[in-house]
Amino acid sequence: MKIDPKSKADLSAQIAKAIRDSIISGDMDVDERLPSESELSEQFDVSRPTVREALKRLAAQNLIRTQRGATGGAFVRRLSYEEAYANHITTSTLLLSMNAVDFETACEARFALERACAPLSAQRRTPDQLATMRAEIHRQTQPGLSDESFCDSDVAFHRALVDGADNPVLSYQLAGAVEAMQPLMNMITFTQRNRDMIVGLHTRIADAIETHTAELADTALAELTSYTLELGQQAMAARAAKAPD
Amino acid sequence: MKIDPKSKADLSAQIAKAIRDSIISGDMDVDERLPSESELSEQFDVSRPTVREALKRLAAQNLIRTQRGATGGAFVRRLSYEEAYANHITTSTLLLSMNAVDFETACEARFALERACAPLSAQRRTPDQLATMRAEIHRQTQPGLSDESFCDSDVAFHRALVDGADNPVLSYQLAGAVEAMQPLMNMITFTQRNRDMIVGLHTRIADAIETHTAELADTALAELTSYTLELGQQAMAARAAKAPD
DNA sequence: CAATTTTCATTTGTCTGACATTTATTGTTT
DNA sequence: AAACAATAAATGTCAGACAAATGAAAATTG
Repeated sequence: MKIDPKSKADLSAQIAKAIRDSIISGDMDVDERLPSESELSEQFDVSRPTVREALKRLAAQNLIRTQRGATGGAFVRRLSYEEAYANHITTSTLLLSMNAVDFETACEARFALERACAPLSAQRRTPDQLATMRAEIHRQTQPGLSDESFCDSDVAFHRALVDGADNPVLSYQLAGAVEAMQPLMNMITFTQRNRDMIVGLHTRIADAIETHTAELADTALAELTSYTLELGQQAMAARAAKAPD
Repeated sequence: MKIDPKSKADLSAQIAKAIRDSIISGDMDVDERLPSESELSEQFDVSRPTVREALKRLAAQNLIRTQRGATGGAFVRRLSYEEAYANHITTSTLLLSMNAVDFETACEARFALERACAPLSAQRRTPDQLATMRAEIHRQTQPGLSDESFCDSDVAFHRALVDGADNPVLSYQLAGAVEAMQPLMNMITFTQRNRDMIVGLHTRIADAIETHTAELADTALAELTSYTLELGQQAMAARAAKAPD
């Protein structure tokens, strides 16, 4: 592990990269202990604060954890599914908002991916997941439900659908598309008629998932896609009319 | 922006969280300048090294960039698609390898998602993307190609397919599944017969994409799914026989 | 001898203060 | 007016210190 003195990057960034590479390459095993901060500062020939900055960078990426005390130190961390999942959603959301992805694009991606899950979900869904879907549908019919809560419930419904596929890789990738769309969905105002329509489609999806008929789920999802797209375009149009740039 | 003195977490972690929240919430705009390190250390009532550790955490997450000099400082950074994309792949790969996702699960997810893209790609692919697919197919027929290069080309082919859908959100989410599978694919030894079979299926996919016939692309992808699964299971079996645990 | 307590060494967490480096601005000189 | 030099502000780096946590070894005690 050596660093390039010619590089103009920060020392802490270079050191972080060197250590990161040796973790990612599999050179270091999970729970293996890194040299202590003092040892690292000797090895890289920098001061301890610089080493610490490098380690904090790695900690921010969940690549290491640190522990105080005699047998403490920095340890290679097993990347937990839950953390990666949460991070993925944050990043996806940021990416959508900062780069101004339009509603159509996000919506299209979301439903395309969900339709990929539906057949698997129809095969494998547990009674539990089905019950969750039913419960969320019921929640969506509650009078006086705010638009935001309606959206929350919508996401919960679709997450149950996706999780029904019983494939963590799918759930992970889908989460980025489904959850990241929530801010965009929140710009829609749902009338009672809109909600009835959506609840109807959700019910058809749940029915199809219950009876293991992938085709019905797919057609209902297709209809939901175009309906959501429609609602989104209306919302965008209303927004544009109100605040023209 | 205040921090909780009761929390037992590191100060730098708390401070990073506080700043991160105000960036993610949209409280701060892109390219807006954060207070200087000295100002932050006063605001949070900690020392400058502690503030710096917090800032390095944020820098590691690509949330800020720093600039030296008189008008320098830390600025909120626009999360670039390319960076997020690269990070997403790294994380997905790590997640797969560290959490030992089995070949079947990863493979199923990958092809389910690709099949979701195929109809869109059949509609929208550019001549360029089609040419890329053809070129990669040609590369896959080259004699003497290493297994690793074959896998590389395979990924490039499928990336072109996915990009053909012309939906960055899809491309982003797909990348996590397609590229992260490469280490698993690399464990397969491809015989000439295997390669012929795969090239044949790739050709059928490219033909379908060229003639805008989504159905044919779907059936070819379905066949490729089961064939890949088969190859994977063989490879895993061979591996298990050689090095029994 | 066994169990408990104390001491101790190690390691991360934090602070203070300093100097180096970069860079836009301001002032000076030609 | 243009070129150059001084200045100030900000990040980058360093050195050294102390605090706090923590496991292990040593000492004490029943």
